[in-house]
Amino acid sequence: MEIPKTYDPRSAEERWYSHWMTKGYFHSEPDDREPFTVVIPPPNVTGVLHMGHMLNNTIQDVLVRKARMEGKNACWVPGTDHASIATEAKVVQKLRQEGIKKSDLSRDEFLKHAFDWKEKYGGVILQQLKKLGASCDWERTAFTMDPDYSDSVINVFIDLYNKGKIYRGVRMINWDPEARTALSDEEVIYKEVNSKLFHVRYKIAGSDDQWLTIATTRPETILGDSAICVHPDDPRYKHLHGKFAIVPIANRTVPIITDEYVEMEFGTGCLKVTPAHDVNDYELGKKHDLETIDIFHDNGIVNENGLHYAGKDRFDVRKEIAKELDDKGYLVKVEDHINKVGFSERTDSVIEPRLSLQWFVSMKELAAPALENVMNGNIKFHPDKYKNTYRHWMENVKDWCVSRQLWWGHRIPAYYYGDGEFDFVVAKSAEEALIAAKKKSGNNGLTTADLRQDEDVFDTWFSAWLWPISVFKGLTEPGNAEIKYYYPTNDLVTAPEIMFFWVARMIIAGYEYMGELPFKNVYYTGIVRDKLGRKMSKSLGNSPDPIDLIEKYGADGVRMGILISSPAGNDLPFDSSQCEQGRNFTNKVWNAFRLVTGWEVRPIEQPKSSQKAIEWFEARFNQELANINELMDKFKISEALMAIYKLVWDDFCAWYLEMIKPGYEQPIDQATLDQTIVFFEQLLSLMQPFTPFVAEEIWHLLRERKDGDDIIIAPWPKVKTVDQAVLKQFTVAEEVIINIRNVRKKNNIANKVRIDLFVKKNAELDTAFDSVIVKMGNLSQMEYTTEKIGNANSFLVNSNEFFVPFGELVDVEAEKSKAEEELSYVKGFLNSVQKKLQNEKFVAGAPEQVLASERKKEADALQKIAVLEEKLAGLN
RNA sequence: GGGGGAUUAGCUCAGUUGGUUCAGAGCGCCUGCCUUACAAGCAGGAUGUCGGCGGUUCGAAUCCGUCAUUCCCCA
Repeated sequence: MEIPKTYDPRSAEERWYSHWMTKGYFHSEPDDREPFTVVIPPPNVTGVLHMGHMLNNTIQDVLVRKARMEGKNACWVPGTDHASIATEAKVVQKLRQEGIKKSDLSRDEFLKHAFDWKEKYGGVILQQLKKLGASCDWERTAFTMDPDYSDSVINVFIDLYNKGKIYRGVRMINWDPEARTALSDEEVIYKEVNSKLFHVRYKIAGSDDQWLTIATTRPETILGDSAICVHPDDPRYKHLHGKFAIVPIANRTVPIITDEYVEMEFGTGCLKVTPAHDVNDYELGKKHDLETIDIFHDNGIVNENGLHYAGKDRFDVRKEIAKELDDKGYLVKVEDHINKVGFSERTDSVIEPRLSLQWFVSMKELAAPALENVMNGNIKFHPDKYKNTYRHWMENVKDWCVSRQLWWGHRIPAYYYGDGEFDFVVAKSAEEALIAAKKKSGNNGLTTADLRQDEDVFDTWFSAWLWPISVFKGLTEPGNAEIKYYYPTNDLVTAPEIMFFWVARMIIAGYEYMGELPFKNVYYTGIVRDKLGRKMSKSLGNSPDPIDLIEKYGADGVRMGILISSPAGNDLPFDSSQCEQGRNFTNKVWNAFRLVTGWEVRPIEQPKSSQKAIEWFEARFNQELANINELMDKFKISEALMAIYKLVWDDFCAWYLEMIKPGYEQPIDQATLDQTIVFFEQLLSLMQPFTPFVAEEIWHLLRERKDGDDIIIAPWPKVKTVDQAVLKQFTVAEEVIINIRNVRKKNNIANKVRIDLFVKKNAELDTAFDSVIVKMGNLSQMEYTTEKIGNANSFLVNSNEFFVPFGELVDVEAEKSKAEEELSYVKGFLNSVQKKLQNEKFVAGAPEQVLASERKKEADALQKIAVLEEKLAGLN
């Protein structure tokens, strides 16, 4: 049977994924094994796979697959998030294309469209994850709007309300005038934009011609001014303290107040205060008890407070009012100015700070255990530098505005029965609400028809924060077998961008509702960037389609490509050449398999060199295995992968297989082949979490397997004692072999030409690997001598001289300069060592161990110098 | 404006508690090879003021200060 020269991932990937599914390897049920639980960061239900998901989910899959091999009961729960704003925006857009306006639909009609959309496009992303090889327990696929999940969300809100953690309040919020919804701070993107700074003068009340000049980027908000503020220490304005100014156009008289908040250097040092339309002004307004004048409707159109501008758009008004100010002599000057403006993450329209009645969760107390348990290490962050960022945020945590003016999501279970500020109740259903409302109002005549449920839904994160609990029904069926078994989960893999949106809040919910941490480790991935360092995004169009990449390089290749250079928390500058490297690796392994499987076994004696090779690889494998385990424990996943890559490619393929490889058309002995296959299997085991498909494929081709003998559930190798002596011996042999290759190269001696090697032993030299040297160097003989060999290329390993005689072709000058170069290096080295040893302070201060090592270095160097000098003398 | 990182080879990154001439890996690059597993390969090779300056120390990529550059978060 002819085995193809290159590995073809396609058929193997489909075949093995469906095999794993059929066997139920991904499915988990509680049993007596140790659980290993990971919950997926649920992607948006209508999303498609992008490179960020690839990175994130590959890492999770590696962790889960390794845990499975370690004999743990691995459970990776997949699912999707309803993503209220993003999904609603998509549905609105789609309806608009069909000529349907959201405002023409009832809530129920709109939700029907939304669910249709979800049915059609929802879960595409989960199908794509299967192509990547994600070993999720698909039977557990969850959705944040599943009936049971929704119950948890509503229950939690009611519970928090009953605990007094929920309040309804007027707050300055980020208003998206296009989507007509409040946004959380995190949904606002600040961008630098070129704008104008308008200098406008206000007349001092009671004066004839006394003015003060303010600078503003938003002259239209003049109509909402309720004060002028200056710095109390600003000498320019001391005479105005306690006076009043007249707002241009509006002709209102407002106080001139002082506050240290004002930056004297900025603009004119005079600040107009518009509490209704600026966060900082709002704070000032509260502090100084100022009037709040709202001049906008919720869509950004000026309202009746805007006098003759009522009914006009905010940006038009800005231009028109600037003109009116100018015409009336109020506009002093206009400067170009760069300032930061908030934009809506979803609609990209300019955010309008706005006072609005919203629902809030009071966070301070809830956050306390979440802060403590990260800082004390109960929950570990990888890399742990994120603890600082986390602490800073949690110590200054702000109350959480959880209401959104949308329909797609969990509707807020608040019912109003009157027009008063507190004429509402919070309840699970209209029926329960009615009972509560009767009680609260004292009006027993109320009927359900008198109740109006709040129109708003919850912030998406108000459901996502329950994810690790609610996927196991921990809130609706408290104490059930699954939540007891799987919670707390083990590792969470996510992006640092959502540390506050999500991670922090899951931790809060964990302590509040389970009394325990939701996960033990948080691994923060970096941001996937393109070659130019730009974040990969759909809008930039710089993100490759992951599915195309998988088609091109194979899932294993892509998995490797994405992991090979992505240390935790560092950005991943992605380049498809990395996938090429991954694909090349799978092909390398494939060819190693081709080699091993092509040998014919005969009852021949095992060569000494093969014996030594096996001894060495055994030691080498275990040495690296210990290293890999350590790296994995520290979540240094890309380093672990690199170690495996080198172990397979360099140690196994380039060294081991070459050492045991029989000559052309020569047979191999049984013992060597058997051991080689065992080594191969162990390597495949290490590869399995990273490149599961090629590992499974070769696993089954290497030998006949019984049903169920699959590498996905094979045990992770155990570390055995490492024979350090063998490793040390091999290092010497390796150096000799590399030197021989150099001699061949310099003299153009073909590899197939056999050569002689003479060794003059000047120092300790282990001969254990001589048979390997003979084989790898393709030597006709290796002979020990006490004499120098003339007319030969020579090199030095640990002060021992090696000679490769080769006719008359030896370049004496080259040999000389090589020896001189080496001599001068060793002398320099000796010098530095002796300088240290002569330094009394060093001898007094350095620990004994360091001293001993310095003395040994000195002795070695002295011996080497003697050999080199003798050699040079011989050449002259 | 406030807070937190980062700066080591052309690129992406390692570098434990200061101690081998310690400056490393992968990729890329250069040279030579289609050597019967693999050219998606083999063999060999080069590359650095460890961002600058100052300090502590017998000794600093590592500790301290400062400046510069840069990224992130918050306002």
